[in-house]
Amino acid sequence: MSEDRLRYVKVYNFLKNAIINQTYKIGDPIPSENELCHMHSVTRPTVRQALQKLVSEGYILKHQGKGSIVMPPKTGLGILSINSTTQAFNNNEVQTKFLKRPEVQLFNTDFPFQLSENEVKFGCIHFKRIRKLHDKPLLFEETYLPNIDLQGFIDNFSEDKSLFNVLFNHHKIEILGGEQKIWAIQATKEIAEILDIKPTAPVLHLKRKLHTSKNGFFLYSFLYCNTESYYLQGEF
Amino acid sequence: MSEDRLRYVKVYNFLKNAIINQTYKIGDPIPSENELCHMHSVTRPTVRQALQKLVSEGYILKHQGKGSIVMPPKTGLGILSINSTTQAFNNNEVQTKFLKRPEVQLFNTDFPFQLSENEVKFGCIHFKRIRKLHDKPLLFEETYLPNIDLQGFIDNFSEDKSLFNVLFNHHKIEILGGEQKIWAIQATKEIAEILDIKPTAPVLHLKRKLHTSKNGFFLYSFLYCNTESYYLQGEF
DNA sequence: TAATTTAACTTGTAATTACAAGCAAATATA
DNA sequence: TATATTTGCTTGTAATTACAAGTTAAATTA
Repeated sequence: MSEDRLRYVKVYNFLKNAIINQTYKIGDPIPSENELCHMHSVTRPTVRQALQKLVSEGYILKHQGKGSIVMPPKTGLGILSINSTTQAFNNNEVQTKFLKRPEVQLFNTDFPFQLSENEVKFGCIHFKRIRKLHDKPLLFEETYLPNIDLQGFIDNFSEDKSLFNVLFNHHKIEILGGEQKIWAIQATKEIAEILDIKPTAPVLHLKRKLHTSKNGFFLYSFLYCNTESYYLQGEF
Repeated sequence: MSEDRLRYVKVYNFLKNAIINQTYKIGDPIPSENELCHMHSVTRPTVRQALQKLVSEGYILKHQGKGSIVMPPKTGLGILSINSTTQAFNNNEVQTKFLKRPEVQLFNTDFPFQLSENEVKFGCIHFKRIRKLHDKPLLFEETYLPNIDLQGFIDNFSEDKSLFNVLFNHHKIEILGGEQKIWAIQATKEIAEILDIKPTAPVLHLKRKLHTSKNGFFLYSFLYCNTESYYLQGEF
């Protein structure tokens, strides 16, 4: 990434890492703008550009006359916002298993989202995963990735890895937003079996199309969630 | 508002109004940064500050080397709209009726969101609405507005008016975001009656806390939605 | 004519300077 | 002592200048 030599990115990365590593803890003040100028040998506009990025991403909060403090990470940003489902539950006790390992195939003709010519032509990488909390099935997710420039994805992606992280680290694809349709449905026999609930039990169903930083590249996922003991939470 | 004399706010307001009034239509380019400088007799950093605010609010999109274009308004930001599974329909056919007219009362002690001292002290304006499409109940919504500085709200708000518009036009309160919890539940007897569905039918249930431009002012709503023929849609 | 180069735009980054405004603690005053 | 005031910090706004980098279209060249 050529952005590495941009000065405001350097300051931004320094602060973001310090926050993530808890060098600056939640509620702590970060160095003042002038201190940061001296630390990195840049001027205030450059420091302010870095700080502004951190504000827009929710890492810090600024107060005129006082300074800037570290903000708690937005937890629970999940299913309904733009974070991976692994982060959504914010819980190490959630286990993810493949019900169907990633496999290249064509999109179904009755795919519920409008597909581009390229998406139809190249087909998709399709897989099914189930997420369990304390060995209890919680969420069943079916994912379709258009098979465009994803060399090595199937080898890089595994049960213990976050889909979003693999896409970002290996393919430089970042999730920016998306659209979703939401239903409450009765569990079909198949879904009931997978989620270990009674058939006809209410199930939360979402069809999602996620937009990415790669032009024309979208990501589709269909979710079925047992909300008897848990609920989905999202911030927006 | 003392911000009126800030130069970047002037440029920002000029552009925002021009976009809302469709002087600059969706997809249109707005004047270049240098043109805006001359138009308002300010320098580029000032113009860029205004543009950046518009970008962060989703009004425009910038492209290095090309310029900035007007973006379609984000209907969602997580605020969900109702769509038909089978056909697209125009919102004109959706009718809203009060099941309980707005009334000042205290918050329940078991209110599912954490309330501030002021919210508990001043109580809330509470009302229940139902939305019907072709006389078929679709959505039941219970709303709680903290009764703080809302003089005249009950008189201004009626069935044919948008809650968000009344809050914005009469009280200068803008919805900025929020958080929501989502369940698929079985309809209770009461909900089934209201939505005219079988008891035990699956119902989409949301509890939402909306954040506003007014410091410390939140808006709470509980939704029950029949998703047999329709679904909720949202962008994020 | 077709491909290439150049020129003229656009936004992006960055240093410099200056003053305004919010905040808190030390200081001066009653 | 209790109340104002000052001082010195913080971030906010804004002009100025300079060059980098992406995009497009006109001009040049083969």
